[in-house]
Amino acid sequence: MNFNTEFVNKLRISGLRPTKQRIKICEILFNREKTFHFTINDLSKMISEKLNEKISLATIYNTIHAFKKKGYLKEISINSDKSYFDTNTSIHHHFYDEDTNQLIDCNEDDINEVKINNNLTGKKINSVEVLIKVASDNQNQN
Amino acid sequence: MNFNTEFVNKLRISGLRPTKQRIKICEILFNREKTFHFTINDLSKMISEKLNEKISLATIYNTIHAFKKKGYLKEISINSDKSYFDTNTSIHHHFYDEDTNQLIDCNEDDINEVKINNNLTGKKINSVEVLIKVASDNQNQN
DNA sequence: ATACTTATTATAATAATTCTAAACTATTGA
DNA sequence: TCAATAGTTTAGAATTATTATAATAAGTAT
Repeated sequence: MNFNTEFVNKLRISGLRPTKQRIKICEILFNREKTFHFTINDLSKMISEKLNEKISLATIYNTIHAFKKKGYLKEISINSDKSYFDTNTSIHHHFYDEDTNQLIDCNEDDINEVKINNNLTGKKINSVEVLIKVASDNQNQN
Repeated sequence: MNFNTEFVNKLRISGLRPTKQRIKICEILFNREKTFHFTINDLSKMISEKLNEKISLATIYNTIHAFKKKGYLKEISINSDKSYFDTNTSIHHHFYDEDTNQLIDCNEDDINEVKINNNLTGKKINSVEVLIKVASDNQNQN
């Protein structure tokens, strides 16, 4: 069986040409059970480890941004040194482990519903993100 | 009346030497009624506009980080291209206007209380931040 | 004042990201 | 099928935000 067909079709449907590079990146990102959180650097490393061919950094950036634009990825704002991306594009929130720099999905029962009263005239809400920063419970308070 | 005395004392109490540069930055940041949201670049521009003397970028970064460490500023995570700082260090949340790149404080009645059920063993919650991204209500969707 | 410690500065270094322009590849339609 | 075209990839340069360095300057305690 050929996994690629699925991604080829999805890419084509989205108006993105199914190139070798995009298909490879799809396989890495979307052939998995669980949500995947990654930085461009993470992804870049995985590509060079798992693939024989290389994909240039510029292409990785282009592809990730194209996927984000099409709604297949969400970008998560953490401390402003890096961008994190999330294959789970549904509305959900995150824990961020400051010790390990890892993002963890927040389940529905981890947080109550966040309701916003939008008073800003002429503005609509595009997203609501909750970020819960956690760290080890030891007393090493910096 | 000499505004400086106040900041000189506060700096000294915090274990920070009250230097000319730090006092100037205090005046810009804390001599105001309302919360102030800014980037390093914003602040840097304000300094060169309002002051005769210049303060080097490195000093601005050092000072802002020192103030943050002492709890006089909060850092806010937006899209990862820039760091935003906030003179309001209480627990509160933000609207971010994607048209103007401006942060707006969320009042208590704009949002319900966010309650977290922390299941992560050995981890304690350091912060909970809600960021509500808004944009103009026109149909210019990108 | 003197010695000591800490801060400031210009500059270089780093890191993430975007830009550029040439080479390449998928698609279209004759 | 094959050339024309439109979209992609690529290496490398450029940009931007931020941090590091190491010399100079300025507070502070004695």
